[in-house]
Amino acid sequence: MLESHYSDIRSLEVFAAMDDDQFEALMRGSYVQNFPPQIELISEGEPSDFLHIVLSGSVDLFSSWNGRETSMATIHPISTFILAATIKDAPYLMSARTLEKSRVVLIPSQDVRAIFMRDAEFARAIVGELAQCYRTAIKSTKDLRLRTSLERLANYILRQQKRAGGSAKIELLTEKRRLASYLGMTPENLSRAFKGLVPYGVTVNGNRIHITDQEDLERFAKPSPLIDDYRT
Amino acid sequence: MLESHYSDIRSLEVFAAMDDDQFEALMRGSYVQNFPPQIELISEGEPSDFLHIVLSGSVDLFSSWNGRETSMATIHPISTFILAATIKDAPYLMSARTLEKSRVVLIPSQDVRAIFMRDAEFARAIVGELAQCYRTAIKSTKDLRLRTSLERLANYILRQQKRAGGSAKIELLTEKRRLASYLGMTPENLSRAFKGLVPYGVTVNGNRIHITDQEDLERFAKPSPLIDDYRT
DNA sequence: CGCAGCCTTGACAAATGTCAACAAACGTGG
DNA sequence: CCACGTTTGTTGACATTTGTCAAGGCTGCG
Repeated sequence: MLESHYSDIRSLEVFAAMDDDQFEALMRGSYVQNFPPQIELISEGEPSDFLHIVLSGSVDLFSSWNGRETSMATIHPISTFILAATIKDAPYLMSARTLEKSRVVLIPSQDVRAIFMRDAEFARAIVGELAQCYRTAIKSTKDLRLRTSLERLANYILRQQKRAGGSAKIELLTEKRRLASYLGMTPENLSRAFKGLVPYGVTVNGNRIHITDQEDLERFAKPSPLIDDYRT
Repeated sequence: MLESHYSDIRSLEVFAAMDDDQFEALMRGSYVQNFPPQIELISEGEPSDFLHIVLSGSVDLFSSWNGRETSMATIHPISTFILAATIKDAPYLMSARTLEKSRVVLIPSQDVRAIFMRDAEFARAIVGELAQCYRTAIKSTKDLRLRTSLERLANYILRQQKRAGGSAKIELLTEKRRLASYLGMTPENLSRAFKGLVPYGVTVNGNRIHITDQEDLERFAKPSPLIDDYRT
């Protein structure tokens, strides 16, 4: 692959501390590809042949069962996904598809596992990454189990606001139908949920959200660091 | 702590490959305690001072928010819990309480982190453990998002049956109210769900479950290795 | 025995999903 | 740039699922 991406990838936490030679070896065996939107990169159940890294664009992780489908997460640059499957040499538990035109690095899982066995710093970095993934998954489970869809939406809005710098006006960067799926509801239900938040100081116009009463919204949403914080 | 537990703990995947000296050091700094039932061992939000290992009995991991509470998992001997928090030196995301009289090892998190930094084999073993935890969490999320409570119960029964060796008659080893919480529903709803499974070949009496029509139940439950398998 | 806790049941309410219709936004080809 | 068709979002009516409340039965234990 092209040298030009090296530094971007290298600066990822997972690769930052590892040995130079090992990193070079990983990169030499990898591919970079450009994908148009809506391309299914991997399908759940398949063997995990490659560790993926999104360089640009974005990728949706989703799962299906019995004709139903749900969006599990959205991956933004620059980060890896399906690390756990790669390490365990186990089948993917989620499918992935590009949401927009995206540039993706594919590193053969075999290589990752080989270097994982050789390079202790890499192994330690992977621990950090997996622990983070695990904790994120637990938070997401708590969100689902402990909150109604209206509460999930309210907290989602607060999280996005925080991400965007705290302004009272924010933009939805995702399609509403996908947001609905991510929040575990139907598009129709999401439409009504937005209306249901009006009494708590939220108005929506297209993908522009206006928080007219921050305190009211927070009083209703009751955000918790143990569910909503990206860090911790 | 007493030598007698060493071998049990040592045989855990996380500790199996690590250096003898390191293992000794870990054990020297640790405590073993007996707890009566219903004791809260840790509370979510607290700093993670100890890595815990259940030697006997069982422990419930649960979470609360806004007056609601949900059971997230049950830990059986012999296994660790809250490893991710220990490694990240981050607050617990879940609380834990004994379900019965239980014997628990407490290893100071500092020690675990120190040895994690020193012993590469330990670090690699932790990767395996965390990847497993992560994948289990993903499966649980899929179960919640993609299935109705009736479907979750049906698949739970099939999983328990498999665990118990495949017999058509199995025992519920947990209180129904806790099972309900684990499955993400109310006790009342669980009662009705059991009745709702009668047409699919399941009858319940107390904590004895009888699968009268295996095929019918499986046709309804549609178990999937990507959600229901313990391994993979 | 009598209390306490769990489980069950029924009646009802709230949350969420489904279906159908329509409006709005978007993209494509002329 | 417009016309067209496709997709997405919204809305209403309704069905299903799930939760809530209250009552009563069952069980285990002092």
